[in-house]
Amino acid sequence: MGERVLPRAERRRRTEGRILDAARALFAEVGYERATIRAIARSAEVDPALVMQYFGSKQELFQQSVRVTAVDTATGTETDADTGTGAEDLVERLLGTLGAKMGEMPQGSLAMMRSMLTHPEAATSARQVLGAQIDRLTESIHGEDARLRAALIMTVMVGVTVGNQLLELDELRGVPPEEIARLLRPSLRALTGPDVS
Amino acid sequence: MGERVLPRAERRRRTEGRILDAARALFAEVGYERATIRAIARSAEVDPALVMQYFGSKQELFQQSVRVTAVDTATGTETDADTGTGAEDLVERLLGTLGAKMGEMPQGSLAMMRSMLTHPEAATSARQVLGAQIDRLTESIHGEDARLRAALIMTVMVGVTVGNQLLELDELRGVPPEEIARLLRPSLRALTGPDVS
DNA sequence: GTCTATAAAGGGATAGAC
DNA sequence: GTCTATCCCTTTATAGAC
Repeated sequence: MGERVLPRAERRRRTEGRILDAARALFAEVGYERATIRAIARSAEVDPALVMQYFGSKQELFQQSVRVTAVDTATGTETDADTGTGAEDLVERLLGTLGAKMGEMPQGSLAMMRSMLTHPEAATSARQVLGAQIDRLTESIHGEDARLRAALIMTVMVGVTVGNQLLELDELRGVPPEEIARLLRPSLRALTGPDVS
Repeated sequence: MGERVLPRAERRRRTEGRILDAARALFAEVGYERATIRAIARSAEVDPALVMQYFGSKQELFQQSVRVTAVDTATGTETDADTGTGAEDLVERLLGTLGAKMGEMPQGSLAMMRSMLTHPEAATSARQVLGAQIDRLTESIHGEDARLRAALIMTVMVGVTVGNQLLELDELRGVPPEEIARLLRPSLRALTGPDVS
């Protein structure tokens, strides 16, 4: 038992990863209620009991599935470095994430959004993520209704993502992300107000 | 049996109405999956079996609950008369429905929207209603991307309604509808493009 | 016509065999 | 540690009593 191709810890880690991937995909596709442990296990090619053994409950599995995404949604794209914090910069970053979203938005985010209207935990998570984004935006918007404007900007983003990724409106299918970003930019700029940087 | 306070047909009609009201309210609150026939019957103070007797299935009950709303959502507010069809007029009408939504948006619409991400039938219904609205808007928008712009306008409206009515974001709670309309107007105008009427 | 009783199905969770 | 078998609950839907 000295040398082993896959140490048990490593093997377990990979199995967990497969389960989480399958869970994210199914949660994102049909939402919390309709995604069953059995179906997730089948998709991950493991035994349903194993899923329970690893994650304890369906609710726990769901939280694990969307957790990682919560943070990287909050940071926008993958680059949360020291880019500018001006309103224009933030708008561009949001439009950028939209671009990323079109192709392959992180499935954890989609899983959370898919269930946010019908699953209380998902709603709480969505409010937290959006709240964090609104906080950021508020700081970079000057003027009277900064926080309200920031909130409206995020609701616009939610609306476009819902229409595009979740409702899959025909009118938005196959439209290049840059095109949507181009049309949306003036609308978001109007909400940030005059940028006095 | 000549004269009766409530003819049986009338009594049945009222009972059906009570059931539909209760169904709309519960569907709007918790979505299709979590709204059970039992809970709806309890709320309407009737026997669960009666609900099945009247509507045949849960799916049928849901469709009946959201049907009426589908049309009056399509017409905007209650006034679908011969008001103008210019882009500006339509934007104002949309902003007006937003105002109405804040206070008491038709519960049938909320029921449909609550479930549109997780219930296939609700999704289909939502796409139809939004598609009809997009058609209207497209006619009044001139220029290259008329249909795409119209679709984005509707997604913005969806986003605001979701954030406000369904997700109930703190930042939007208690904000007067006119205020939201005022801040949103320039964004929507930006999407309609220059109005050459 | 209205309700009681129950059927039928599905899913989350668990105990124990291997 | 992994899987088999099963428990137990909830829900929709139906059949038949009153």
